[in-house]
Amino acid sequence: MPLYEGDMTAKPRRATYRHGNLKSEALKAATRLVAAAGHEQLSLREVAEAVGVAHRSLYNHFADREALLDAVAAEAYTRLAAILVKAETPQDYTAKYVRFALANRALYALMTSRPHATMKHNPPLQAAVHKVIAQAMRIFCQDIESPAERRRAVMKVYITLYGGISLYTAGVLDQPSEKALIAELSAMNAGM
Amino acid sequence: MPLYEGDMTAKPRRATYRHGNLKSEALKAATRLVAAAGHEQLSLREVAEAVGVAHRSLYNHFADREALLDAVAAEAYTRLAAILVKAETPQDYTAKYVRFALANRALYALMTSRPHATMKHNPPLQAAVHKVIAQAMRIFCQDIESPAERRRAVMKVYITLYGGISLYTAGVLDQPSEKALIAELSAMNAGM
DNA sequence: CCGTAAAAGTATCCATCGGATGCTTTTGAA
DNA sequence: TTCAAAAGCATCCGATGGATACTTTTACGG
Repeated sequence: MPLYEGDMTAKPRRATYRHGNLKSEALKAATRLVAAAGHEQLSLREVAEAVGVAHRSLYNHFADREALLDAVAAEAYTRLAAILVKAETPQDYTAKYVRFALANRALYALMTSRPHATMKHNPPLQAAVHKVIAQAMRIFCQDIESPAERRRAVMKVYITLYGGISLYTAGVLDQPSEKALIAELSAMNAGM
Repeated sequence: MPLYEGDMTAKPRRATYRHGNLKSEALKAATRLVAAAGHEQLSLREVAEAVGVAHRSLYNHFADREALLDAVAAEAYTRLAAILVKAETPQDYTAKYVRFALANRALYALMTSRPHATMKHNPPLQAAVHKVIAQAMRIFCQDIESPAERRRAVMKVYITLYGGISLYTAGVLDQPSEKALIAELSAMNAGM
């Protein structure tokens, strides 16, 4: 009672007691650290230190390191989906998708690194991914009826998007501009 | 002199004394372990144990863990190139490339995970990669003169190959057969 | 020949990591 | 008001990559 009385009303409702909101703050810190150094390098201990907590405390909110990374990825997918909702044309979708991936390379690498098998057991992550796919369906498959055919078309889009972004960020492509990459991938996706 | 006199003639020339050929045997063991559990899981200690040596001895032949993985990747690229030399048509190249990648998924993941920046400082690896690219040039760019245009065409091929294989092995594609994947990627590469 | 420097291998130590156990403190609700 | 569960903490563990310092073996130039 004596603690945390000050401006509690500022936040809708504090979910935790001592730290304020360890879960969401740890997520923010993890996202920042992943963006800075890549998800392979992320350690639970540096996340804990960043939010001023014992490293073992994170296990109260995340089952293990993978679960934390899954949560970071899910949040990122949700943000990407929010961007793609505003896309109008295939070119627009491609541009927004590529720009997000290149502006958040380490995060995009994390997102695409989540094993597909784990998604089936992680509803929040699966839902976030689905939101992104749904937007691709809306944009690229307007005149396709067969669900199987729609899915096939979307997958062809992702093959070029993922392949192109991967080769670009790997430095394999001879340094075209971001704009040139978008144009190239748009053209490849225009055929189908 | 008293040691290793038996059938030394069997091998061209023994490079090392005590273990026989630690470097090449460590490479073989590492390749096997990567294929079994993925390169992220590989530890120097299990490689050392597999060849019956102190883990620190590996540092006499490889600068660090990354150097060992680079060597494994280089050897795999060389094997892939040897297969691709026999390809005759774009469809044939695509089929051979995809079959190798799917038959050696963990190894292929390792090969494509080597940072492009490190290749510039690793001549053997770079040379092995170049052999693979050279075969793609031969097959896909027969009637293209401009070097820049040739490279661009090859990169478009790799965008679909890498993207398609990645999504396939990730389980994102709805379980098409290997044959169906080859057909799909061949069709996507046929346009250009 | 031979003796010495370098190559190859070993033992041991270290910091860091993910994770497990067990404990204390705070909370919220019966 | 009590009490069980949630949240946090201190501590321990095994495994890992890597560093230092040592011994053994080889090969080569006098």
